[in-house]
Amino acid sequence: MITIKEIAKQLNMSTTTVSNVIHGKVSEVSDDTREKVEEFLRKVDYVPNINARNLAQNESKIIGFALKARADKYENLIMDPFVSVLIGGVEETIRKAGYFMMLYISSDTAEIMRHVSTWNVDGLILFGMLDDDGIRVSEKYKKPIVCIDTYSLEGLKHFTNVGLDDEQGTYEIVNHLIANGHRKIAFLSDNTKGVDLARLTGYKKALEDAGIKYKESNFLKIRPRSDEIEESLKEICERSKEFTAIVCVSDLYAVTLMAALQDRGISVPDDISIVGFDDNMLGQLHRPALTTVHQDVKVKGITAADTLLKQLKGEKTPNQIKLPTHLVVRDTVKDISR
Amino acid sequence: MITIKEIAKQLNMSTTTVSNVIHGKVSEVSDDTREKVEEFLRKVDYVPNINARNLAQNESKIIGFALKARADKYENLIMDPFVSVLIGGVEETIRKAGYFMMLYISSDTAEIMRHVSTWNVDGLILFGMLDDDGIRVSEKYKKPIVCIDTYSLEGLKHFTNVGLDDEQGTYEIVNHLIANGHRKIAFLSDNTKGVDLARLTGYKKALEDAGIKYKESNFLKIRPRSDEIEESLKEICERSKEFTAIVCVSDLYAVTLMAALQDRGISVPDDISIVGFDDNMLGQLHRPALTTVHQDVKVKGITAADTLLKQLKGEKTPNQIKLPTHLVVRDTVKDISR
DNA sequence: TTGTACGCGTTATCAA
DNA sequence: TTGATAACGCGTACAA
Repeated sequence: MITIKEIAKQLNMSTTTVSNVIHGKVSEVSDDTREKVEEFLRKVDYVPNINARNLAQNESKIIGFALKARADKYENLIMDPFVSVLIGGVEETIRKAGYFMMLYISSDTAEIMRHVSTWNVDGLILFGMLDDDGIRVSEKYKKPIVCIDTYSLEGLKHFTNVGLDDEQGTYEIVNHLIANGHRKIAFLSDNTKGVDLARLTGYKKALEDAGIKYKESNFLKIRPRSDEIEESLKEICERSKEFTAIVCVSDLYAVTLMAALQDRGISVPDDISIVGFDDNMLGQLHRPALTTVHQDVKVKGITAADTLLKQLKGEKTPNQIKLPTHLVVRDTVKDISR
Repeated sequence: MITIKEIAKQLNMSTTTVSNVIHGKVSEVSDDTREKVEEFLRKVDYVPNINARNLAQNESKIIGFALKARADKYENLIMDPFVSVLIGGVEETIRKAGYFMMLYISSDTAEIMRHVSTWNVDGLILFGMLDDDGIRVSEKYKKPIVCIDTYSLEGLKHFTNVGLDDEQGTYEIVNHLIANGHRKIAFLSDNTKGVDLARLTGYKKALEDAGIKYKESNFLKIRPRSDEIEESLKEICERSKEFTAIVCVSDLYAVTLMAALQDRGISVPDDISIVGFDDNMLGQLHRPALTTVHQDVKVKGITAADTLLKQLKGEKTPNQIKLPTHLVVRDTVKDISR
């Protein structure tokens, strides 16, 4: 692991000169010495010591990516293709910009904050934060923050959010169900906060606009903990005959539910129609293929990282970015209008 | 961002004393001053500057996790639940041990090496390296390395490998097919190196032990690039009538293939039996549920990280760890023996 | 028990 | 065009 100092010594010049060549400050150096240094550098393949560089410049070239997992959903989080695609998009963008990604998964906001300030990462991408979590982090941590899928009006004063028009997404797909003659439509989710709330709101709005009354009993709550999910699915399947269609808050749940239904001899879409949200491989590979709301998760990751990089360069960015969704009609909705 | 120097100044003592308290070197400090410092530390919640610490100690507390993706499989890699579960296992273990994970995905070994030596990470976990890739990295990089799923006898002199008894896995599942009366059994994969080769070998061995001759034409090659996969699947589906069963090298391919078959009116398992390898959510959620070889990917990640951590502590570890597999019989194999 | 002073590898300032 | 030298924040050997 050769250092600048050592190179300077062997070449009989000062560290300044070597450093200047390394950083392409050509104007400061004569062609002659420049070539000499460059040749030497190639020979020994010098790698800068990032710690020293960061210490001197008071920056880290690290972007932190913290995923907060609800304790009861950790397993689900990490298995969901959504997450890996998101990581992929973020990582690729960060890497190509010459930054590095430090990944951190935790269900404890305090732990995430400690991690972040230990490494003084240059910027932060947050996923899975609920409302004020993001604010708490941003109050403590004074550098750029981009959140993904966080719903918080108050938060937008503190950080940029990259999200989706979730409400519009479910609004459209519920309208699609209604257009196919459905009126007894349930909504399945494991909570009613953040993204899930927005999707629920879109669902309610579509019902309302069609003159269908929303009842509490339309909400099917699934419990994701691995020791509860079977029981939970059983209850939901038993109640499925109350409805002609179920809107699932994610493709993961939609496919999970379809498997459970099929195991009980309930056929999709003949006995009941199912739709999801995300359009990931789970729904694409399922047969019948899942009718769902498409979102481009990779683009979401790229957008979040890009936005952060812009902020690091001092560019101004909007504090709210909503990516579009669109309906993908496949085979899990039956037309019962005639 | 308060520094030790500043704290010392405000407390009217030396940086050494403050530093000693921080590091719990109690014997060096009087109870009195210790308490004074500790109280002050809590008040200002001091966070050490990692760059300075690393520079001084020549360590980083970072463990690098580099995933190498074949250029034509990048998309597949990042979508495969296998990868996210692996990341989850590694991350959790690293975090709980007080280390940090720097994640790096690339299809270029040279780029990975540059990354690794720039950050002088304390240890390295490598996934997706083919044979001598790992050796090349280890020659350059003198700290502990743990590879995941790398097949290389030569490599084991240089690093620890955490893998699977892949050969045994396919051996068992092919025997299961044979026991169910199958003799015309194809093997589907996109390459014949590393893990895929081992699984292919187990498949061949099972055929051989049953007195079935292996022919080149039994190998179904799938091309994973998104612009080729459809064409590729079409060819495979057309050839499917030559066989009564297809052994897929992964659950991902098994489920992909089943969707393609079903789209062409070919029914699993009635017209053809399909088995996979991995036992991930894709196969579990599919109906009919996939008969496959189980491996515990999270444990794989945990084991890899644990092994590396042990090496960092100077403990001796075996240079080859093979995790067990077992057969999971579900619904995609038809008994045609009678 | 406490403090001084130096080294870690780099960048940046300023003088030669 | 080049070279000393300080500074970044921390850890530590050694002196007081």
